[in-house]
Order: sequence, then C-alpha cells, then structure tokens
Amino acid sequence: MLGGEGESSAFSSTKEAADERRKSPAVEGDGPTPGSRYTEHGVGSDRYYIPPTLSKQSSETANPCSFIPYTPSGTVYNPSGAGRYPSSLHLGSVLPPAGFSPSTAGRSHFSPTYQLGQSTGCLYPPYAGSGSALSNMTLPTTGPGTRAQVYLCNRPLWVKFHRHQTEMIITKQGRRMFPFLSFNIAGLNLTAHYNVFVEVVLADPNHWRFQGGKWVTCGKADNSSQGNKVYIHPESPNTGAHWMRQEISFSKLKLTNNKGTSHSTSQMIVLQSLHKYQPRLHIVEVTEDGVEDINSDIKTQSFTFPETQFIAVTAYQNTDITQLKIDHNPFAKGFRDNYDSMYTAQENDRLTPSPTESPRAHQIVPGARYTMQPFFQDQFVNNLPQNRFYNSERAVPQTNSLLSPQSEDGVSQRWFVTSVQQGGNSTSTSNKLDLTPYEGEYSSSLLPYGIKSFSMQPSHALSYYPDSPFTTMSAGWGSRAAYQKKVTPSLPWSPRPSPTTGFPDSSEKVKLQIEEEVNSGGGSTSSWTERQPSALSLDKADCYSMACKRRRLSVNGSSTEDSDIKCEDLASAVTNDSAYKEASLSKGMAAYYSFYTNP
DNA sequence: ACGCTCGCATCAGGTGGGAAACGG
DNA sequence: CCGTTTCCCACCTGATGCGAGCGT
Repeated sequence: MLGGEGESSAFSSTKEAADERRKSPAVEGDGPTPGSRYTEHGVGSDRYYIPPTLSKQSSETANPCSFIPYTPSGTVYNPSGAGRYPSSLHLGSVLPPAGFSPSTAGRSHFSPTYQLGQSTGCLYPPYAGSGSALSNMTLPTTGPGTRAQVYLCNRPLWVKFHRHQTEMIITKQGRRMFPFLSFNIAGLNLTAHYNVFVEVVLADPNHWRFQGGKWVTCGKADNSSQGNKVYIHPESPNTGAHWMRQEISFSKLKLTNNKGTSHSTSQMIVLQSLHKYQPRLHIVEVTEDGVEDINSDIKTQSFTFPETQFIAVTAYQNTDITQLKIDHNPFAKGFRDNYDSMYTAQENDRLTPSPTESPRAHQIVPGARYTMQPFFQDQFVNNLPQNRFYNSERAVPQTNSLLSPQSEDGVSQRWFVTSVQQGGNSTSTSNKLDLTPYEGEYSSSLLPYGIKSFSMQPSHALSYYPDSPFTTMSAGWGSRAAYQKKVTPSLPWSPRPSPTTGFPDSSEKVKLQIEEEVNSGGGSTSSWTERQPSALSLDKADCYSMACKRRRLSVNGSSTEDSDIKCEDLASAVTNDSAYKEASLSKGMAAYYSFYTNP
C-alpha cells in the first residue's frame, strides 16, 4: 500500500469492514489493508528513534527493575505532529496519555491521526534532544489490565544477531524476517478487544553501507520512502485473553522493497535497502468490532526492543549474519555444512534441541562433535524439530500458551517490558540496546532461563509436558502460531502470576550474576567459563578453529569475535546446567515478574 | 462398518548462494 | 567500474491428502 491510502480509514473505517474482519480474524489482508490506516504520509521524516546511549545507571542495578537491560527512559522522541504514536517509550514502554490521548489527537474513529509510525517511518530524531516529554512523563495509572507487559520471546536469538548488526533480506516478492518477532503479552484486560500490530520505522537518519567489514553510515536516509510500514496481526482484533493465551508470532510478516506491490500489502512491509529499521509492537484497545474506542484514554501501548533493529539488505553483507541465519533458520538447513554427514535422522533432531534437552545435551552428545556446530547453541534458542514437537502438541491439548510448547524456543527466552522500565529511569536518553546487561545474562544463560515458561506457567500446565517442560520450538522459528490452530485451547486462560509476586532469591541471584558479568568487563565468556569450567569440553581455541573450518570467515575479520560468540553461546548453553536451572526454576523464575512489577 | 492414528507422498513455499543484470 | 538488485537453483520445512493398520 502506498501513501495514497493513508488518509483513508481503511482500518475498519466502516462497520462492514470491521464485521468482516471479525468474521475471519485469521485472514490476512482481507478487505482494505489494515495498514492503510497507518499509511505513511511522508511527513514523518522528522520522527526518529533516538539512539540509546550506553549510559546505564547504576541505580538501575539497584532497582529491582535493573534486570531489565533496557533503560526505561522515554528516550524515543516524538516530534510534534509526528503522529499519534510517539514512538514507543523505549522498550516496553507504554504510551502515556499525552502521546495518544484522543483529546490531544483530536481524532475520531479511524481518524488520520491514528497513523502510528506509519506517517513518519522514523524513530530516530535528527537531533538528539529527546527531551521529550516522554522522558519525564508519568505512566498513566489506569485501571488494571490497561498496561501491558510484553516479552520478546526469542530475545537471545535477537541479541545474537544484534551483536553483528542484524540484516534482513528484502525482496520484491517479500521475505520473511528471521528471526521473526514473537511476543508474549501480559497485563491486558481479558475481555477487552485489541488490535496488535508491528510497525517498522527508520531507526536512524542514515543510509548504511557495508564497507571494510563494517557497517558505516553513508549519507542520509531516504525518508520519503512510501509503502506500508505496518503489519497487523492476522488475528486482530481479538480479546486480551486471546492475546495473552498464546505467543504472538509475526512469522508471516514479510519485508519487501517493492513499493509498487499491490498484493498482500497487509502482509508486507515496504522498506528500503541499506537503511536501519526498528520494529515496534503496538497494542491498541478497540471495540469488539475492531474499532478503536475513543472514549478511553489509555488505548495504545507501544513497545520497542532495540535488539530487533536491523538493516534491510537485498543481499547479505556480513557473513556472520549469513551464518547465523543458516545456523538458526530451519529453511536454510540445506546450507549448513556437513549437514548430511554430521547428523543422522535422530541426531538431526538433536541438532536443534529443545531447551529441555539442552541441559543434558552435553551429556548425551560428544562435546567435540558439537563444538563445530554453532547452532548447537540453539539448544536454548533454536528450534526443536517441529514434527517432533508437533506430535507432542497433538498429543496434549494446548492450554496455556505461556507454557505450551508453542512457545517453542521462545519459551525459554521471554523478555518482557513494561511501563515500569520506563518509569524506573527517566534520566537516560539512551535508546540503544545496552548489551552489557544482556551479555551478562545472555552468556550466563541465567536470565533467559529465568523467565522460562516455568515462571509463567502454572504448575498444571507443566503436567502436560512431564518429560520436558521446555518442549518448545525454536526461538527463532516455528512459532507455535503455526500450530495453534490445531490445538484446542481447552483450558481456560489462566492469567500470569501476579507480577507483584516477587522471588527475592532468584531476583537477587540473577542480579548478582549480572553484576558479575558486568564487572568482568562485559566479557561474558570468561565469566561463565569460570563458573562452568567443567561444562565446557572445548576451549575457545578449539571453538575458533572449528568455527573457521566450518564457515566462511567474515571479511571484517570478526571471525575471532564470531567464534568467541559461538563458543560463548555454546558455553552459555552448556552453562545452563540442570542443577542451576532446577534451582532457579524451583525458586520460581517468576522473579522476573517481580522484577518488572509495576510499582 | 466406522472412526482414529500413523506413515508416506506430494506440493507450496522459504532459504541462501551465485551468476547475471542493472544503474550510478 | 563497482555496488546493488534480480533471478534462478538446489535444498529444506511445513501443510495437506491419501491409504494402511488398528481398535471399537
């Protein structure tokens, strides 16, 4: 869809349209492209995403919310007239009333003001003065259920890519994202209806080029790009219970550079090659008909996860990214070296072990063998062979998506953000992904596991997967969404444990670990290595040589780094020894909840 | 006989690589 | 000329349909 449709209230501008959508919520692209409602007006060039600063308040560490790697500052600046959705309040931010208040926006149903970032397509302000009201804005204190908490299910995988600067292929016919966006949402009103959609906006005002093995800016970004920038989840609109019941996957979202494409616009987001983008999740409360309720102040919530930033390309530039894609994307399995020779049918399954299996993986499989497999790290984030999982799913009724296998990889890696984050730190203007805390948690694998389904899942849910609470699919792939239709949500949705329920032990433990990681100079590798010397059957050198042997070396000479990462990942995977995991789990990884608890 | 489960085959579609084409 | 884009290829996943086998 092009900007021309922008003014049209395609988003259920008519009752008929709304009804139609309601009839077949799962149908994508039916009727007027939903996205049209948020069509780009080409006026958003002044709306950007403020780059995060690396500054990380020490206070954050002290704060229970410190676990949140993101600085909860209202770093995203939304220039006046930038549309109704002031870019997200950083990660997991909740739009303050001021940002989208109907009164301020003066919008009516489907009014043009409801443009999202579409109109702007930019998150990154040309200037750094975010000073926005957002940074100081106080979170709206509305009734319960109005403030959502969002988990980025496959965050570890995203982080892994982010370290090398994620690249996403865009093609004329559209290319799926990998990793794809997958979230778990909490805190919604069970009965209220919501539209959930992803918007992709420019992350910075630059045009990028891969030169000398690195991404460097090369001129200014072209903000005049047209085309759909929003992808509305096909199941929209739907109830809060529905959204919270299952993992919300955007695996079908496609990226294209074909501005003129008229087909499946609702499924395709038009981007420009060599530009950096930042996906954002929007949750908009609507009426049962899918019409936005103008009578409510708090209707829109936006969430931004910096680690999901990516540069759109028509061909991969960084071989590290290519290798990560090949290693993690099931559809690219054919490109994995030694795939045939290294895995038998059975081992093939092990290739992408489920998080559950992972803890024992090193016991079952000769470590040396896996040292060569970067994807082994995926035991925590990668896919569990779907067919395998599928059987399991068919065998048991899916009840609580949170713990259900559908969460796939995501199960073990849920990261959620709530308004608390923002509120917790209003001083930071940084929007950038601060990997420091991530590194720590990631390398240690502590956090990822900490928020595993265990924490979110009621005990009864686990009973469905007695042999493997982590029997989930890949983090990067196979969202259960693909299977959800086959399973019967027989059990009533059970709201997540109250975020207010804290688990001091776990929380403290994690916090300490993070501090440890941070203090170690961000060298997560050494950190965990020391902690888990026995867990690693291979040293860095081995890993490096193996990695080099197996895969192409990146031009940028990041091979070493890459190998380190791979080793680290592998190690991190191994690090998650069952003992620790069990301990953590038993303690209730729900510590995370308390961590992100709303004050 | 009927219904269910399972395995296999088929097809559509997704993947990155590489060569060719395109454009500044 | 060089960087970028497009197209085609082989390989893979996932969904679906069909038939065999089994239990009721």
